Amino acid sequence: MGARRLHTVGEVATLAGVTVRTLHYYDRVGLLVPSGRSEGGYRLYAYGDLERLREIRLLRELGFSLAAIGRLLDVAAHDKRSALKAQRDLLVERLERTERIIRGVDRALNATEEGQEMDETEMFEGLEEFDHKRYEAEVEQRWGDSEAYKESKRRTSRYGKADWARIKKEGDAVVRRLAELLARGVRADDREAMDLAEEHRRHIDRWFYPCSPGMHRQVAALYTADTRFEAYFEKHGAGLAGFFQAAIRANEVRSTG
Amino acid sequence: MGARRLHTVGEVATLAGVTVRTLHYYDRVGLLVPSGRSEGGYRLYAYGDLERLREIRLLRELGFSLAAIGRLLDVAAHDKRSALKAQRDLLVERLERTERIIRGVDRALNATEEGQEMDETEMFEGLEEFDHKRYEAEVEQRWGDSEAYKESKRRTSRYGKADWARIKKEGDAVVRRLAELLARGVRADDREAMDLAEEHRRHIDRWFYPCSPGMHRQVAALYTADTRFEAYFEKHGAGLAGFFQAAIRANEVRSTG
DNA sequence: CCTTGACCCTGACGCGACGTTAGGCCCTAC
DNA sequence: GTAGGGCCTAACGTCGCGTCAGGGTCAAGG
Repeated sequence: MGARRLHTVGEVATLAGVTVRTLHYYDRVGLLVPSGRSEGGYRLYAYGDLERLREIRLLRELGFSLAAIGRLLDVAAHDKRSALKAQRDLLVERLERTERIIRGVDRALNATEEGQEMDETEMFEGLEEFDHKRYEAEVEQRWGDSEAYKESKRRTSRYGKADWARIKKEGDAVVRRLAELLARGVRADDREAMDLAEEHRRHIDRWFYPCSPGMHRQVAALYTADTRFEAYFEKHGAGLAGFFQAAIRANEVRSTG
Repeated sequence: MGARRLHTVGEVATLAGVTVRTLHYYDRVGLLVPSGRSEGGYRLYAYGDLERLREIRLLRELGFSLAAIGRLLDVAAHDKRSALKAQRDLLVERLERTERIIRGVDRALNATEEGQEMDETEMFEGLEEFDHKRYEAEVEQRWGDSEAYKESKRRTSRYGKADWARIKKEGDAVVRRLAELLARGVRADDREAMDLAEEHRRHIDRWFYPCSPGMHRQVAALYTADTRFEAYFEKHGAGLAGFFQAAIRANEVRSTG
């Protein structure tokens, strides 16, 4: 595979319908780094790079930020097929969304026809409830592991307010104790740190979805790549996000041998 | 109409699903100026403002720039119904576009299923050919006067390369002579300037679509509001765009009495 | 072998459409 | 009358590029 010709930026740009500058930018931010360089420093794109670019453009068209796209493609890197399927699902969602908006416009047309005014709350239907941040987060979860996502939904839907408070307290406690370890200079592959990682894994496993040590690592990768989560961790101590991830990895090695 | 309650920014924001900051911004750039202010300086939005906001959000969702939206809504201000219809058309176009992309993803899925690689040129189908600038311009024309647009399409489709060269030369000559007038300090309502404007109008009328002096003014307004056209004019002389517009207006007054 | 012209490189600044403080006024409710 | 929630303007930050500026690369032709 990939035995085809390599392409220069300009060629890729015209192929994909983007500008050269865009490809430069994707390179700089690490979203699409060409798999080779010529002797003179020219970027050289292989077939796989083109595939990745197509997915990037598709997700951009759907409104995702470049950061989100990077995370999505990383998580789904091992399985092209399910990535494509997920993209298909998103496109179908957009199809339905567009249809809803059209129906809204039709209602508006009817209203003006009859000389009436539309209800103000009804006016923005279809347009209104699109919280992009929430949507990105949800998609990332689903993308990461759709089974885990569904299971999580099933369980959490049954929790009450008191449950949530308890769960949150439990989770926060782990983070706090982890911060203490970091402050004391304990290493991430120390038993204390690994124990805490294990405790966190069980926390997820118990309250949200079945979570093996391997799955735990994947989830952690997703979290620490997310700036929102990173901010949360960093507030409890500088470098805590990375420390946490390392502890989880060490715990995985320990438990799987 | 509009006898309902007036709304503050926050209310409008939650109704429409945008942030307060967005409304502030739309106000500052003149895209959506609330129709009233309270004694204390609070923005107050009436029902008509909400309608306009809905159209803005819809066109934004379709990818138009705020500048383009402003022009579109101004041009279509007199006729709500045809504006809504045009929006509907755009939404249907997007529906079709999304369907095309889905078919592309399906082809990619088939290819991976059979372990084949897709053709590189085929890979970006549906995604590729979306020149946003061209699209905006075209939509603006269509929006401004769909009859003129269709007529223009009909005629220009029959022109050959030689025709185009001649037409362009003719158009450029007018601009050049106009620049000379401006350099000589001639006023825009001077006969020389008005004659040139009239010549330009006939140029359009002959080669593109029937163009009355009133239509000519509208078109000129559209052009000079467009930064690309403005850049073109300014290259031939500072202030030429405005001078041109003024000359056209003067010519209209002269010919309609 | 040298030149020419198309293409590529790395900065660096600019811009549209907001997000995000910062500091202060308004206004309703208790 | 004061507390707190909402509003104001001003100003800087961010993302995803567009657009030069200054200079190296590369294939073709003389």
